[in-house]
This record gives sequence, structure tokens and C-alpha cells, in this order.
Amino acid sequence: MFSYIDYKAVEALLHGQGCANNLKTLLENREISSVSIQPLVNTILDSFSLALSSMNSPNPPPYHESSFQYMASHVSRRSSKKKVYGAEGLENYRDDSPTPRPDDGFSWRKYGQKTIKTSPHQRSYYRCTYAKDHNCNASKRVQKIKDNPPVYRSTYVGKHVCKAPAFAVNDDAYGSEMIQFDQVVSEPVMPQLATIDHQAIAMEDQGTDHMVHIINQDCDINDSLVDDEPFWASYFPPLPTGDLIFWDNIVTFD
DNA sequence: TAAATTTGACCAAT
DNA sequence: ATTGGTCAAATTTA
Repeated sequence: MFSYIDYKAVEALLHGQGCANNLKTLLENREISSVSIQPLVNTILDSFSLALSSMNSPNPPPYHESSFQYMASHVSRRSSKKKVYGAEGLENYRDDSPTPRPDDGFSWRKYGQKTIKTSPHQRSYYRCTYAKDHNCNASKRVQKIKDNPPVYRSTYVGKHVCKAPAFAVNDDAYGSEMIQFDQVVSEPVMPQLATIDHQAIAMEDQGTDHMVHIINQDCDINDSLVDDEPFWASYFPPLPTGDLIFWDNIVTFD
């Protein structure tokens, strides 16, 4: 007999499995590029995080304090201190994730934190560490926009003009830890390249007054996170694409 | 002790 | 007057 938590965890894992299959197809067809792979990798990682966070839900599984639960609470998406340099700038896009992405390829310095009227969670403000040195005007805001499952939204503003080397793959020194059977392995973390327009940024700032539904690509678990739909109602289509997620297709509900 | 964070003040837009 | 974004002094951390 599955509990609701089990169901959510399994659902997240199944979604991750689907995306892993997509990734496999890409790799087999040699259609490899950082742009095509990153969204898939992120979604897979998010699936794991989501499944793990389910284990920490307010309704604990029967084996309270079990070793599995302990692992789940300690291993989900730990960030690395090392830098993972991203694609050419992060201008105007946002990223929703079950965990914040403190290490998204750039070095940020926090310069503020505010309580936002429409949310119980505070919003943090960061700008590029090298803003002064390189006249870099890149900044980002991070805010938890949803609980259970958690969703942290990072909104990137401005373009990096400081050093932003290429996305590094297969560097053992990089990455966060995740469970792979009984091992812990490293992998890089990059935000999804979901470009957004200025209208989208403005709408985000209107908080809960407007419900924003994003018509997203197939393999994006975030749909189910920002949606009005219950989590379990989301539909996971069988295949394809890890292309850029364009925010031009936005529908609002008042 | 240099660098990063915290936090109330300040400011511009509405 | 409110609100969200930024500044900068105080404080903490490495």
C-alpha cells in the first residue's frame, strides 16, 4: 500500500527516469551540447531532490528516524563551493528549483534581503562578486515561492560582462552530491536556460495576484510546481526535447 | 583582517 | 503612504 508520500516520490523518480531516457537518446545520437543537456540534467536532479524532500514531509513515513530518512535529509542537492561557469551570461531568465542554487556558475555577493508583501518568504538580492572590478551589472533575486514541495525561484537580471568561462562537464572537483545506488557521485549544476521577457519579470513581481502558467517544454518538472494543479495531476509526456524554454508563451489567469 | 553577510535606512516609483 | 530595490554601517566569518 503506497502512502501519498510514496506516490509523490515515485512520481518524481519516474519523471526523472523519463528525462534520463531522453538524455540517453541525445547522447546516443551524439546530439550533445551544453544547451541541450543542461535542462535535462537539471530536471533529473530536481526529480531526485523532490523525491528526497518528499521523505522529509510533515507526515513522516512509518520508519521514523530510519537510516533512509536520515540520508534523504542530508544528501539532497548539496551545493559545491567550487565554481561551475555557465554559458554566455544569464541575462533575463529565471529558474525554479526544489532547492536554491547557490552555485549556478557565477559568484554572487548578497546585498540585501526584503520581506515581500505577497509572500511569507523573504527575497534575497545578489549581485556579481566582480561587479566593481569588471563593471558587471549582473544580479539575481532568490525567493522561496512555494512550500511542500519547495520551490525556489531565481530571477537573473542583467548580463555578465565579467569572466564567464564555458560550462564545465566531467570535472570531478565540481558538483553536488546525489545518491546513485549506494554511492555518492559528483555532477555539475547549472540553471536551466529559461529565457524570460520583461513582461514575465514584471508579472513575477505581482506575486500571488496573478497566477502565471508557463507553457513549458515537455521535460520540465517545474510546471507541476508553479501550477494551480495538484502535484499528482501533472502529466509527464513520454519524450523529447531539452531545448531552451522560452517564456514568450505565457498565459495569465486573473 | 579582509571579505562576506546582515539589517535598518534610504530612495524611487506608484 | 506603501512597496520593492539598493546602500552602507555593523557584524560575522574565514
